[in-house]
Amino acid sequence: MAQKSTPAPRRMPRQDRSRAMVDRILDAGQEMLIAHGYDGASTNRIAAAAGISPGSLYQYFPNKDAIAAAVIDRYSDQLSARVAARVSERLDQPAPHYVRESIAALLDALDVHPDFLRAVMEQTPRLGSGSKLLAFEQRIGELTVAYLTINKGVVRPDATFETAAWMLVRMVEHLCVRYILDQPAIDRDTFIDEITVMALNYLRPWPTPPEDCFP
Amino acid sequence: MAQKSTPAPRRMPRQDRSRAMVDRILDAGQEMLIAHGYDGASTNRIAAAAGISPGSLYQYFPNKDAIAAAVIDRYSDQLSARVAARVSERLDQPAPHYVRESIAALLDALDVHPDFLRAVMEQTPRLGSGSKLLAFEQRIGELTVAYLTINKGVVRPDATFETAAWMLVRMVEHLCVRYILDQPAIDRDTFIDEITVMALNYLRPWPTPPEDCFP
Amino acid sequence: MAQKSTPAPRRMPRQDRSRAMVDRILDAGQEMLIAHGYDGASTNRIAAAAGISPGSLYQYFPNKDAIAAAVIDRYSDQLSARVAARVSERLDQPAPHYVRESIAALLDALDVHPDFLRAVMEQTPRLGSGSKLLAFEQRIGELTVAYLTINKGVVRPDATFETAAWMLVRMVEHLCVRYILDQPAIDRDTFIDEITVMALNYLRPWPTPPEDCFP
Amino acid sequence: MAQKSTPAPRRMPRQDRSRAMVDRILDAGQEMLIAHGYDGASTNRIAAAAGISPGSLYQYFPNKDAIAAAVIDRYSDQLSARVAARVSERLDQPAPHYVRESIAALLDALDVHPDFLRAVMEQTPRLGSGSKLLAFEQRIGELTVAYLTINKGVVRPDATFETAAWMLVRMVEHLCVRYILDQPAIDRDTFIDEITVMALNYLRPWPTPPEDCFP
DNA sequence: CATGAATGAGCTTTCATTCAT
DNA sequence: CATGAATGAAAGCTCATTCAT
Repeated sequence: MAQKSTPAPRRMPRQDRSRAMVDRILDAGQEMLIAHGYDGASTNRIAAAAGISPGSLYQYFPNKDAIAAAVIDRYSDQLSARVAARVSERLDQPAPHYVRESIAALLDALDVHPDFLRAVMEQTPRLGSGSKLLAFEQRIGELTVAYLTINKGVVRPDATFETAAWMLVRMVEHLCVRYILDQPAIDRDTFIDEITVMALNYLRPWPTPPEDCFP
Repeated sequence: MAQKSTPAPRRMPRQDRSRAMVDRILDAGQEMLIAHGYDGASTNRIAAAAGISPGSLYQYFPNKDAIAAAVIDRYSDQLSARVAARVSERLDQPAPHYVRESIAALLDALDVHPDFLRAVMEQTPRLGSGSKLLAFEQRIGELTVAYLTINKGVVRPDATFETAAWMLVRMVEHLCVRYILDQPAIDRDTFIDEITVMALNYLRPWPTPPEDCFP
Repeated sequence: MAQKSTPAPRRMPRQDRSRAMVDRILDAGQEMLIAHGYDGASTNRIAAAAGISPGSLYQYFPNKDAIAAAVIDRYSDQLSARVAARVSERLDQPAPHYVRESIAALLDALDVHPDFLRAVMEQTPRLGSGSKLLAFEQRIGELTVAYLTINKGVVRPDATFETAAWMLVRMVEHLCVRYILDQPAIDRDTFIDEITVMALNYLRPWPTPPEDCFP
Repeated sequence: MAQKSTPAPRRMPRQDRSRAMVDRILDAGQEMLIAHGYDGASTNRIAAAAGISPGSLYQYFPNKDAIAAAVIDRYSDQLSARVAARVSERLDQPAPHYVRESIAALLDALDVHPDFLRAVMEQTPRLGSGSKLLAFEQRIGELTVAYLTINKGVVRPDATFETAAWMLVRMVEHLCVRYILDQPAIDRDTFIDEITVMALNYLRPWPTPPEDCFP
């Protein structure tokens, strides 16, 4: 009856436009980080790569570091999502397969943008400690604790779950990262096998000492 | 005896003077890296901290990156030496003790300058890839291969030594670094125990099937 | 009576709305000038403080300087009004009392917004020379000329009224401003007494030589 | 006997070179302040006007404000010196002549760079309060107190010297400044006469009220 | 060899102003 | 009229590097 009080919906309402702009900036930031490293990724270059003026950057981010942090945060979210997507599909698989799959998922996720991974790991100073990368580690750690708690039957009884999770998460993460960045002469499947073994054996309850066996 | 034209024999011949100068610069560089991070460690600051003029830096190093690289190289050498010193004392110990000791040695060595470790790991871009840190990893890797070869009896037969060494070295190194930088709520001895377990179990041969034991 | 198409008579016709808007902007401008000085009083800040968009400022003022000028003009008008109000009440008082009161009125008027007075005097460049502050001086000057003309009997005969007025006005104004801004260790009443003396004595005729008195 | 330990004096030893450079910068800063006002006197412009690179400015001054402050300080010193030079020549003159001469000296000193005086007074925000301009006022104030103390015989007995000096100094200074900046239609000599009268009459001990004379 | 003043490109960031919506 | 995103020139300042002394 009365006219619509809200104007006709535009193709791009404010919030979407803003989100698109932020994304363009983050894309540009990521590009520049890859191409020039953190120091070389000047705000002017980022603005140019995003096709906007230098001043416009500052309508979306308070300073350069915030851009870099947001780029890394977005990357963390992508990592997180990619890993979660694949892992959640195999929740029903037996434990060792599940572990192997998780590691494979992480490795593949990291391998989507190896050049950016390198830029982040080797060129970018650790900015505000509240990055989502740490949250990612944290979250994986908690999942690991949960996993260990559920499977406590196959874990050696003297292990502290928190400690074990802390070690496992960082071990797996770092080896996967280094595998991609350093490209050692190790076959991909072999590598995944080995890292799976390292993870599983770490907490494996070993049978009573062999010397009992051969007295 | 002393020649007449030269007033007195210099305590420091050219090469030694030069070496001493380089060391002062490296000390200054290390200080500035710790105090201000890579970006904040300007050549002017380094020169001032070394008590020389900015121009003189370039008599000893071609550019800023070379200074940082040299600082890190020297640190790698110190690490290397500290670890080697302690490890070589226990060459005769039984394998598990030896491994544990090596890990403890590394952890202690990294803990000598935790602030510099943080500066290098979190603030300093990876410079020329020829750093001695990689050489350190390389060397430890070779030692590990040797160790595995010697102890091949207690290693699961399907393992490739090179692969295993690559994984072990990076795992141990990274976990030790993160332990120092992140200070997780894990007791130091416990941590060393756990990392030792992870290393040893990784290659531990799954005992011949239990049914062999109880025929 | 009321037309049908317009839902209800607006309380505020166009011109009044506009005037109200201008006042809000001037309030905001004054605030920002006080809080941040001229350079720190950015148009964005003023717009925000006025609760409008940056673009809307330019509906009412052609540029930033015009805002500052208008703020100062309004202040001049307020000063003017405050002084005039008090002075006009005492037009019947004897001359010295009248002068004293005028000075006191000015001092009080300046002391209503000492922080803004400081911002204007110490932080704000002199903008377009047509400011009302000069008009204020001009007007007071004319009043002074009139006053002198009326009281020419007690003024030394060699004085040019225009010159005397020019000097008196600037002297009184500046000393009052400095008194407020610098807060010297002078009692307020004493200060007013002194400035009154300075003004009155300036034009006081040197009495006919004493020897005329005692013949 | 022994060789001179200090090397042969160069045409321009370090300190002199430095002083010359500082002077060039101050000249350039003064020019730019005059030509473009404080806001328009950018560091780049100053550097260009001084014929040096922008970076070189910062070897002599920590920031833009320091340059402006130094320019004003130097000007204050020049003012101070010019006034002092002329005043000290007439120390033996009778009081009223001495006062008149001092005022004339100040007026002439201010009139040497009227454009810069305008730039300072109308365009430049008050920077660090410790400027030499205030010291100049302070110093003149103290001299005035001394003068009044010496001549206390011809000063009305109820005057506080500190208060009187505060008022006199600011009155004289401001009127002279305004005279130069506003160029009122007042003859220079007349102006000096008037200001002298204002100063002298302010403290003049007036004879017993005239009404005693004509009962 | 040592010096340190000088360089100058380039950095991050601001802000008065405009204009499509 | 109001909006506020976008602009882009320009600001203040830094710093790795050079070179005349």
